[in-house]
Amino acid sequence: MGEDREEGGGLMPDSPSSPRVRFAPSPTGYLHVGGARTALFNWLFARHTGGAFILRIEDTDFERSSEAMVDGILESMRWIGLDWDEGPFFQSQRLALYQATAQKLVQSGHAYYCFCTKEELEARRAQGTAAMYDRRCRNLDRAESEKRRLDGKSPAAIRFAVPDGGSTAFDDAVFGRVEFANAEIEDFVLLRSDGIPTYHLSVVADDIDMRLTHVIRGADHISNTPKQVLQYQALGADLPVFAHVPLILGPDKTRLSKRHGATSVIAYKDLGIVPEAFRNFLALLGWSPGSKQGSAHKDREIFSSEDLVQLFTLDGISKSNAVFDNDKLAWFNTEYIRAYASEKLLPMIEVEWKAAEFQPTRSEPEILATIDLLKPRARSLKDFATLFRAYFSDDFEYDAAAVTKFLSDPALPSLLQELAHRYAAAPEFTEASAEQILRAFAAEKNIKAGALINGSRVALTGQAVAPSLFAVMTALGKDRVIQRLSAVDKVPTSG
RNA sequence: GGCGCCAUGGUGUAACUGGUUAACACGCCGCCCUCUCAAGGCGGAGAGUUCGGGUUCGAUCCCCGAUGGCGCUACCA
Repeated sequence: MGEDREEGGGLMPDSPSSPRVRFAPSPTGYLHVGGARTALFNWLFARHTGGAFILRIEDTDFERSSEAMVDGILESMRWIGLDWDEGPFFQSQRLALYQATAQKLVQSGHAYYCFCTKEELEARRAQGTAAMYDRRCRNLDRAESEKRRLDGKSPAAIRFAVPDGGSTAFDDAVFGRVEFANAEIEDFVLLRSDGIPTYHLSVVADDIDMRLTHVIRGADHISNTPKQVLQYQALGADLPVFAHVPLILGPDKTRLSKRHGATSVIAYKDLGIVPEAFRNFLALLGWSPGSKQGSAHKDREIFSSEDLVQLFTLDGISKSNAVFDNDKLAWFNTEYIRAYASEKLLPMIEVEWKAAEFQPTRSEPEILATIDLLKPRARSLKDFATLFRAYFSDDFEYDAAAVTKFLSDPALPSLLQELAHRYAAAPEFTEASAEQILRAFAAEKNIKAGALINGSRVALTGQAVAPSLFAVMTALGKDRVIQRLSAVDKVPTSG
């Protein structure tokens, strides 16, 4: 049956027993979907358990990190609705901690100074078959080492002294017990010769300092984990629970990259994806509520943020990599757009309008009603600024293919203009009356109502695809319908 | 190459500690509806669980091996 869930709110936010997790992106690029999913899982875990979610920026690679990327990452996180309880902390401002930690390790004999230069190491690697560091500086005697360090001629890095024999293991919450022979682990660099820590040192120093209880991160870190475990042991610190999350791959099952199209979170925002759809989709990539709670959630796919928080547990995380499927994301998007109230959709649509430099000329009640009419067939928020422009202003274009398909009959324009006169003369203009007038007109002229309907649709909306014509007519309003039908002869025909 | 991890239809997942006609969703195909396109309703194709050995009365599930994929293999994170 698995372990019981904590009752929500049962723990004080910062009680000693409450979990502490973190998301630790490196600002060397935009937040990509894999990172977003890792952040999401950490956040869900924290919210589910009543723990703390900490944001830490790992910017110790000064060449590749930038402030703009930090802003982008924060923006992306806010977009998918992830808030953090502590931070953001910047590793670039915590250098003293790492240096002190490295010193501590040297003093306790778990680390040593290394005077080999990067160039020397590369040269040795190039010629030898042994890829690992040969430990030559580990064997320097203490006095010699001190002397070389103090003369300052050869800047020294600090390396971890990996134990000679035995193995290092940890119990992963997702993968179970994972074990590595120490002989396979290199004497890795903790502190670079310029005093900047490597990732291996800074994660451990920070994770201990920030009292993290769980480390939830990508499975690409499994191989790094023994290096970290060794440091915890050398430092006499308790191990956090490691939970490695399988990777997200592109459709060709290789690691997701630019080749696969959009890879940054913001790119999906720009594609007109609504954040909740994206979050829902991401949550189900590598995790599922399973059926351990009976069958209640087994066949469900749509989960609100609250649902996810309530349902999320580490044992729902799967072990195998997942392929990112744009079609499924698109489906989530349509589901969410359809389900949203138009009042909720409007601000998101306004963003699209602004980006497209489009100005609606309708009143707000009209706009809201029209959104309700259109949202069942929207695939993206973008549609409101492209396909659906004709509903919100006269600033739209006629789709050439639609014109060719439904408006190419030379008899049509004059018929539609005549129809416009009928509407103008009619005492009322409702969905029912509009339909009745059109059908009567078609019967009178002995033509198919469908021809008139399809032609009208293109004349009114510029598109071949739209909701039911008479709903469109009432949404547009009598005046606009008459005006556009009357102007049908001015619709540009292609060729 | 070495080390580690993973393996259920095209995709994401489900299948309580071995016993199911292997389920759901996306996608795909067809039909219905119909004024277009979606949606919706109905139906369908698609995996005998990568392959081969075991263990067992019985294996998607346990063990071994093979194959494939992915990850790590930096004074990047």
